[in-house]
Amino acid sequence: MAPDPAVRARLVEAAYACVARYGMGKTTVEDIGREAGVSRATAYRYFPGGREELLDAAVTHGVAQFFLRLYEQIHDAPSLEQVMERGILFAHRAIVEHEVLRRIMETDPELLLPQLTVEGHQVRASIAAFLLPYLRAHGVAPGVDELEAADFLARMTMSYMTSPGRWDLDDPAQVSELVRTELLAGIVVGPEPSGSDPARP
Amino acid sequence: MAPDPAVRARLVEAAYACVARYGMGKTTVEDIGREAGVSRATAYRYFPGGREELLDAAVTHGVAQFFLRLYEQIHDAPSLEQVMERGILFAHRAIVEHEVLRRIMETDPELLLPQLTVEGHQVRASIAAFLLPYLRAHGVAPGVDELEAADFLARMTMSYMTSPGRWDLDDPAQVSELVRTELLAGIVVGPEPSGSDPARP
Amino acid sequence: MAPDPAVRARLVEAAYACVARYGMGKTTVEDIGREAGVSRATAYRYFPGGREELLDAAVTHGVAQFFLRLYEQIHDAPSLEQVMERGILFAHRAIVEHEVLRRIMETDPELLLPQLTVEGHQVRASIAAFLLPYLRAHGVAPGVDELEAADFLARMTMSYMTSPGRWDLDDPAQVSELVRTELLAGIVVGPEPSGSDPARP
Amino acid sequence: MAPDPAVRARLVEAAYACVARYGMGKTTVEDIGREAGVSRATAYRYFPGGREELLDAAVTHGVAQFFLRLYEQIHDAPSLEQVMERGILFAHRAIVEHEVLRRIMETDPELLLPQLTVEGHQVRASIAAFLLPYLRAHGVAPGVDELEAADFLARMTMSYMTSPGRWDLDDPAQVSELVRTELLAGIVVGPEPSGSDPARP
DNA sequence: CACTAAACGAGACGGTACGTCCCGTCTTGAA
DNA sequence: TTCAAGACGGGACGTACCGTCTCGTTTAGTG
Repeated sequence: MAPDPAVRARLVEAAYACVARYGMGKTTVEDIGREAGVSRATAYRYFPGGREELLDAAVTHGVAQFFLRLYEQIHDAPSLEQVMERGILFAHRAIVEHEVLRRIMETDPELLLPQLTVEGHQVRASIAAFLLPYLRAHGVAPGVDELEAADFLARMTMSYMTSPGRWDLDDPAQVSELVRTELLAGIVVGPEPSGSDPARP
Repeated sequence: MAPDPAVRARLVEAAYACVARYGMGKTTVEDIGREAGVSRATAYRYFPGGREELLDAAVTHGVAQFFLRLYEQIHDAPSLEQVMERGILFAHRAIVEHEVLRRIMETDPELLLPQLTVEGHQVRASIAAFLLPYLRAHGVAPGVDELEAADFLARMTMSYMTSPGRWDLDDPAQVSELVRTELLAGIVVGPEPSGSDPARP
Repeated sequence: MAPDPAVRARLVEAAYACVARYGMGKTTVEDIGREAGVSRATAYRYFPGGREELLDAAVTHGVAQFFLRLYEQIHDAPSLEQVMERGILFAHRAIVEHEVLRRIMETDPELLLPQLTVEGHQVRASIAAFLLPYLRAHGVAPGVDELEAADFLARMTMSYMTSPGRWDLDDPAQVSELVRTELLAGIVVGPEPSGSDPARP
Repeated sequence: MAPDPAVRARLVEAAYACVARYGMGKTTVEDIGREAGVSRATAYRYFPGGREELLDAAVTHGVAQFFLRLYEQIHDAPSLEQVMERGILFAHRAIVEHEVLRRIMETDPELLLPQLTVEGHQVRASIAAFLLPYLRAHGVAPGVDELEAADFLARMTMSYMTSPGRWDLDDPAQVSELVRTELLAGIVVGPEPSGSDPARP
């Protein structure tokens, strides 16, 4: 009868679900317990930090899920452009569709954003690190530092993800143009190196 | 005898101060009332929405103050570079120094960031609009759209404000270099004054 | 503008009306003021003792009214029996009908009764004093002290007024019998002296 | 873990004590909780009706206590006279001495009296029922109905208890005389004293 | 296969903040 | 001036959660 990891997971997901329904500020430890099919006492046994720890875990879980699925979308992309296009498309779609993120955005963006800004350093660094190999494979314009370029791309991607400006990020054609004309222009060697990757939208 | 606007202001500032001291989640309506030299009942009279309305007002007030002071710093800058340098220097200094913003950043970034991200559209638009005349006066590189350039500068500025990366934003020299090499490069006609720097992506 | 006695009266009657509507515990000084067409401040000017004084005055007023009307009913009764019959009939009817008394009885008998018990001494004494001349005119049985007899009648009348026991006090015939068989029996000389009643105060 | 009856009892007694000290209107749920060594929240858990239910319970408790002790005083009295004398003596002493009743009488007789008047029907009936066997054993005067006589005695007893008139109810001799000359006279067969009284319950 | 030790549910409890309501005082503007 | 209008401090109300705690009751693993 050791503490059951499955219970912990159920609690985190329950917290996540409750936040989706009621919003952060109105979610009760009782609610979460009920949702997880577990008594309030047990919730405190698994999360001694109480409500706060529970909610933090829920948000972290949500963000992790998001990046996991993002990774699935882009990990096998054949080119830098593909990586960025797919990534932006997915991220935008996810934010727009995913009820939970929407709910958090509406009721208390407070809790979601920090994950993307305060801890944004790490996120940005990760994105940059992920892009770097693609950037190298693609080749950068002369006089452009690869590390700086990766950092730049990460910054711009994150910026457009949360505020698209005049672009319609639901339209793959527009995303493609955004990537080529605003993000990669001036960074990579040409509109396309030449070789490889013959077919692209 | 009519509801006194000064009392309302005192309450907002008191809320602001309490958030600075105790953090958002631990600030009580009682605390705020005491700080404002006003009874709890009166706090509810001025803010029927209660705690929530009070804290919202406090954060909004704080952000407004921030932008007001930012404006004072840069409104008389003679050049685009100056505008951006002063702006970044001030913003970074403000975030680092200003106890309130720090406290909010630490305890619940949740409430501050939305103002900069969710409502970031407006903020970014404002920054871009503010920069536009300077950009026009300065002259953009051939083939560069002024509006897009302004938007780009706004995005990058906001990005560096919250995560400086490898730059030390306390050092005016580094900020100056950041502005010239990473933000304005490729946007404006010259490195500034003199000619030079004819070709850049 | 001297304090207007009419305003005081309006306030008392308003308080009385409010108690009738809302019950003692739920009547607000605001309610009373509104009912009297007077501001709450004015209510405090006329009744410095505030709510409590106001409510006391209302109850006292109500009780006074009751006795006034009771007096009207019986002051010209030709005989002792008539006095008691009319009195009991009226009192019972008043208690049953009068919405105010009912309301007080239901919601907080608390405030009405003291007037009849704690201050019951005076009330009882008054009733006894009122009955005495009739008793004398009628003539008491030998060995019966007139004062004691009046006191006894007062006690019994008050007792039956609040709890009729097996008698139906709506029925004049039953009241008449009650008076003769239970109250006057053993006190007065005969079932009725015979002669009339030439002069009585 | 189940709601503890002892806690409920403590709360009732605490309420009783507070009413004794502060008076009905000034007794706070907080006061009662403190007195009972229990939090305000728990007071509401045991008395969902809140303050009102709590105070009602206190008064009822007080009245019940009173009648319990009264019963102890008279249950083994050997004769009707004894029953009435002891009862009146005790009741009068209790009202005069017992701080709680006094306090209630002074500050808000409102709450005590109803128990004796509005619910006075039951009380009177109980007293009458209690007296009946004694009356039968003693024997009533010819032409006197036992039930009516018991009712009469109950009424008069209650009347004298709250307003003694010219009698000093602290003096056993006077009480004895009151009982014999005013209450029992005309009801029972003999003045009592001499022999007789062969069978008594 | 029973026994024991844990994890669990149920929920009582103290505490704290909430938002509401009303009291009694005081100030102010208009008749 | 005298009043209405109403802001204000104060304080109690009843409600809702929180985090802690004790209870039985399962439910496993182990001797």
